[in-house]
Amino acid sequence: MDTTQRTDQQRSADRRRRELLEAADRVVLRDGPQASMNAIAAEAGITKPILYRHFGDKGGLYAALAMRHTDALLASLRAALDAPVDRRERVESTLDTYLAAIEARPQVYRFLMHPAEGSTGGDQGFDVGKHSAPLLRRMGEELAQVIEERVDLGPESQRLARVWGHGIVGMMHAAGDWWLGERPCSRAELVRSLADLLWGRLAAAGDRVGGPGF
Amino acid sequence: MDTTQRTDQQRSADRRRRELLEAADRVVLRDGPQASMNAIAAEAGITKPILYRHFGDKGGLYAALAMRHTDALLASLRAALDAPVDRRERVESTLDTYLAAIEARPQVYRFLMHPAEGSTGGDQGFDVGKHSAPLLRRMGEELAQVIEERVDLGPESQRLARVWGHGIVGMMHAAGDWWLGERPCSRAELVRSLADLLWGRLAAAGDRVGGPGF
DNA sequence: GGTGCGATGTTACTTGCGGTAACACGAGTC
DNA sequence: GACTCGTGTTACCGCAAGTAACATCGCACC
Repeated sequence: MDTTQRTDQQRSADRRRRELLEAADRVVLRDGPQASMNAIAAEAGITKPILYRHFGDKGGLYAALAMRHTDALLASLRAALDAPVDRRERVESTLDTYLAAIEARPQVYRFLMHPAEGSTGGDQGFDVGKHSAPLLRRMGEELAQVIEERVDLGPESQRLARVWGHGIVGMMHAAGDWWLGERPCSRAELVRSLADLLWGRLAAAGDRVGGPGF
Repeated sequence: MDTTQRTDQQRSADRRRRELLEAADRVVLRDGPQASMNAIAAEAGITKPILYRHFGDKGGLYAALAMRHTDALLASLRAALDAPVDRRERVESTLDTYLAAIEARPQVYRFLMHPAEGSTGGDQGFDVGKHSAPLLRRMGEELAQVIEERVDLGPESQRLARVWGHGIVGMMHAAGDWWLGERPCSRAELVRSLADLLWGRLAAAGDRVGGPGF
């Protein structure tokens, strides 16, 4: 029948696509975000045009690849955010989940943060703003939603939740990136310090004696 | 004399370098971070090899370019951080300074955040971690220093200050990036919301009634 | 005053990557 | 057996980074 044919084909195409993505994954894991299409094709045992038929262009492949990892990471984060414990503990466990992930697979992490920068032509549209990685945006939105659902923030609740969602994600990201590069302390210490920051310890701390001006 | 000769030459070279950087600046402002070396050379009225003699490679040029803007922005931020007002106001004014800067020159901002990603060969060292823009790192360190100087954080003061420096900068950056893309509210509202977050309002807020689980 | 020399500039090239056109083959269909 | 469609290939284009080799001007030095 026509329908069964088509489903068979689709299934086959999907399987192929998954295989290609896994090959691409291996290459990106090895070569970093600058893995070339040639290298990926070679790893998959085929040649470039097939990749282009499946994913359109490099951006498409990278987007598909990023989606997989982003989904996986977001699922872990959602689990941490849904744990039935108090807020502080939930925040700490979410931070820790994220940091553990980037610690375990730094190459993947780097790829997710700098997806498709280089290459020729392409985005002459110059999308100012929203230049940051899709992962950050998605995490920000996700967190915003959780905050808005769970925390009572009064009339401006929606705006506050979104600002905070993106802000907290950015804090986590930047601190994590810095920490991954310098390793100045243990993961647990980092988590506690960030949670302390979110818990207002900056506002609560006193001025240093002999500080300039006040 | 030998010395005066050399200084003359150096001066001339420095002037030339500055001219080249200004040309590069114009092109980057027009074409975004993907400005080609050819385009920059053309804008400066010369040809590629001269650029390479002055800056080594594309990364060198971009680094020099980024340094100028980074220095300028950091100077503004330092001024805001040094204002003789109370802490909350200082935090808000620093946030506002940063956001005003990225709002005024989004292309420059984008360039600073995504400096030299693409291109061929190069960093096979795969510097995991420290992949983020130098601007973010410098701002983080700067803020860390200010915090450590001014705020009394007890025994772990140094570590806390650095974590917070990078974390706050990341929060500012991510929120700013998102805000620049979506413009969901005024700058002043964003500033207030972020300051509220830093002032512990997340910890202080109550649970939403009927929330899932608790 | 010719002469070497270093800075400044050019043209023309190589290499490597993203992306595509054109061709080749194998399996099902009428 | 011809047709077509999915899958694959080779060979190419365009373009950008980076470089080699050559041209020119100013200028100290003998």
